[in-house]
Amino acid sequence: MSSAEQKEADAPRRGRPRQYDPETALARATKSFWRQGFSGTSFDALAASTRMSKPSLYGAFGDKRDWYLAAMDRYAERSRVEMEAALARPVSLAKGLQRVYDLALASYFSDAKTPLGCFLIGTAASEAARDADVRERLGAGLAAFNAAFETRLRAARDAGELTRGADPALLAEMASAVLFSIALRARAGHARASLRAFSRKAVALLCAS
Amino acid sequence: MSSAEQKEADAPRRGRPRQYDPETALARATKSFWRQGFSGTSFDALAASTRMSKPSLYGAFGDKRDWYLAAMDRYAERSRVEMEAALARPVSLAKGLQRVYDLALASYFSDAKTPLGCFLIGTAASEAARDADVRERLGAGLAAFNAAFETRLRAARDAGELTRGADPALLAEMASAVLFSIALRARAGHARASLRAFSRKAVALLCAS
DNA sequence: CGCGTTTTGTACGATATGGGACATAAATAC
DNA sequence: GTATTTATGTCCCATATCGTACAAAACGCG
Repeated sequence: MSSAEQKEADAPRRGRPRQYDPETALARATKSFWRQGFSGTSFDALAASTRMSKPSLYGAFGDKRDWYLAAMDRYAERSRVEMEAALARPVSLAKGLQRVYDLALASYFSDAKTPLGCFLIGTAASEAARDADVRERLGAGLAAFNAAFETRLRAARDAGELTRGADPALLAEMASAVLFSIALRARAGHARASLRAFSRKAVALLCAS
Repeated sequence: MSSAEQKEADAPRRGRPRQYDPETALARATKSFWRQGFSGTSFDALAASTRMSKPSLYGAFGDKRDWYLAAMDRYAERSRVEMEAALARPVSLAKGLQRVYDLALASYFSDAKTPLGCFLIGTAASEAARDADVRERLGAGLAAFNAAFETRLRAARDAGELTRGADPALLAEMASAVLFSIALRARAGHARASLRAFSRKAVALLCAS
């Protein structure tokens, strides 16, 4: 590995050092987009939430759309990693699925004021129709969630956790559908307790195959 | 019924007659919102798509938000009616469910340019977080879809189309989840054929109980 | 036909928005 | 120290956006 590959180590760059941390700035921007959507979040609002000036915003990730795409990438990647960790064996299939749904619920209801649901589903869907890049990222994100389910379900079938005739691809799509439904209904104002109850019954149904 | 209750009959009102038809105007406005979302649709764009002047827009349904809420109501009501008709007996449960999903797919891919998915899921979700009226309407709309499924599933169990131990409430939530997943993934760019294939396998799974 | 009533078209105004120009500040390289 | 490089803060602009004021137009009524 060449010394140029050091990532986190602050290779002391020339010029005035930046006063913001890109990661926390992106996290704050994500929260703004999450609450108000892409079109509903002004560039000034972004500057306020990140506590950065507009020129700094441009220097960091680019214009408003660039920030949004970066927020999508960050959210999708973190969610995927979190999902795979929750599903990882030797935890049983049922327990793993329930952990995914519980983590999702914790995230969807993490805002004190209003349930926000899933960032991708709640905010990217409306932009997807007119922005091909958003559409691609949204499609890829949903597909990644599904792939995580399918990988685990395939392993479950091979390990005998499911019957030999179970269809991992179909079950994965059903598990994804349950996740998407919970994400959507959370943002639509449905009670957390009823969503949690649904997830429990759905897990039982999925694992009965 | 008093003579004041005549609805469609054009009781010749005083003053200059309006040049637009509220129903078609609302349909056109819905299409604009569907493509670009609420925040992404300007009031001028609404005037262009409806071919009405802004003062006429205000006179018809009110401001932009009022138009959007009216569009939501119209869409939810029409969808609910369409769903119930598709599920109505004596058509079998499996056939009824498949009809619902096929009608949904036809609607979601009705736009020539880009797949738009479900109007409620695709556009209302992003506004739901900051607008309580939108959130309530979205939640009620999703619940109405679920209720249509549940009513039919309950009848199916009582008629012996499902096993005696089947749980209509859970199956309805699963059927809803499948619908929502298709709506979302259509807008996310997933291929219509794969969504259709998913719906077929999901129907078989749901009816196997 | 005038009269009130309602709709329509044009034009306008206050504000918000996305984006950038510019000079200044803070670091490194020489 | 001086030059160079990079980030910051303030100010500004062109445009878009929402909403409205106003007068002209098109109808029923007496």
